[in-house]
Amino acid sequence: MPNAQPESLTLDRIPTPVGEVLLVTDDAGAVRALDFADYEDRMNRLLLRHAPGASLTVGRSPVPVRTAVERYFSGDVRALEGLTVTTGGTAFQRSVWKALRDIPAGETRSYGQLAAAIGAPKAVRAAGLANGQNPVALIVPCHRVIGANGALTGYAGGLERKRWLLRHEGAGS
Amino acid sequence: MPNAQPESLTLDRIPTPVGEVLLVTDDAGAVRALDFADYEDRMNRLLLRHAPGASLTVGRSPVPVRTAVERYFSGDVRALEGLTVTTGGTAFQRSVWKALRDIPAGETRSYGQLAAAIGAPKAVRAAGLANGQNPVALIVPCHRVIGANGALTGYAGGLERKRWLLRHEGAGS
DNA sequence: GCCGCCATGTCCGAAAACCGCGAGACTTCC
DNA sequence: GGAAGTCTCGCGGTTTTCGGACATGGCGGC
Repeated sequence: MPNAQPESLTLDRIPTPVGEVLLVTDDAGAVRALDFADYEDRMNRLLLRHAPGASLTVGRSPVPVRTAVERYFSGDVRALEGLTVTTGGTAFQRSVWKALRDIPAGETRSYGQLAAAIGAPKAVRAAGLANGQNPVALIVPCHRVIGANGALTGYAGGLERKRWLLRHEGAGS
Repeated sequence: MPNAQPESLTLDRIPTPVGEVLLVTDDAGAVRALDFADYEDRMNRLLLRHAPGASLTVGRSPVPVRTAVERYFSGDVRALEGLTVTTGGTAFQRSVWKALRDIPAGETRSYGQLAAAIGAPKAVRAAGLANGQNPVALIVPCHRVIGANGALTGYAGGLERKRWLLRHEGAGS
């Protein structure tokens, strides 16, 4: 795999009310990954899959990105909407993640609605799976998807955090 | 697979007595692939595997490389020895390809001897397979490997060419 | 001599398992 | 009756696993 330029990514850490957050950005200023510190292994695995051969170096994320995250936790729950994210993944996964960004803060969708939104109303379960493999938590708001009956059903960062985030955004849980 | 820098390769074509030859080089002047024009599909597949995301642009190979190939076909059968090649592949494959370059023009080895040369005397068949997956024909002289009983047994460019090349190099068939 | 068997690394296709679901049938318990 | 819980099954993309095929050659048996 002699890929000449290994592509260097920057890893930053940001304290939040729900624990430390890991933030990975590339040279173009796009977010490549975001996860909670206690799931660092998982994040590294996803990164390895989507950006093979990339090198992580600890450093400071671009200011606009950092402050957006901080503002989100300070109460400006729409602060993340303008950020650009770059992901790998299959066409299906990307369409799911794209659809996620259309869910406004404070609202939720069921997995079925999510599947319908991408034009595959029957791929409910697959949508759930893709949802769980989202490498960029928070910014791609996978936490806004819940069961058809209102149950939270699952979250890569732990259900506690999912509950906290939804409440923080003012979702009528 | 958002690998920022796609890495651009150059594809050239050179006429030879055994048909047109495709020659792929990188910006560093190293040979990345060499194959016969009628097996272009195969070459592209190998390239895709070993250099994912690389972009091929038609152009002129560096002069030293081009002339080396031309001189080889003009009779200077050792003209290719000095060229540098860059390949992907597994450790095993690379060790096989490296060993191939130690076989002088005009000589041949059996698959068993090849396997022994890389320290895996029992991996005879595996060595044969690796041999067949060599992305850089001619320069990495996979055509100099024949059956223990002298049979040519196989060549990615067709047995006819293998026979021609060995005779051209003066191997005592 | 001919036949069959085995070792060895890698790729490829097929098949199966896995799930952050959801609808519908059934049961339970007021 | 009916609300709420439980069970079963089908859905569809992705990942993992598995089994073959191969540019061979040495050995044992007949």
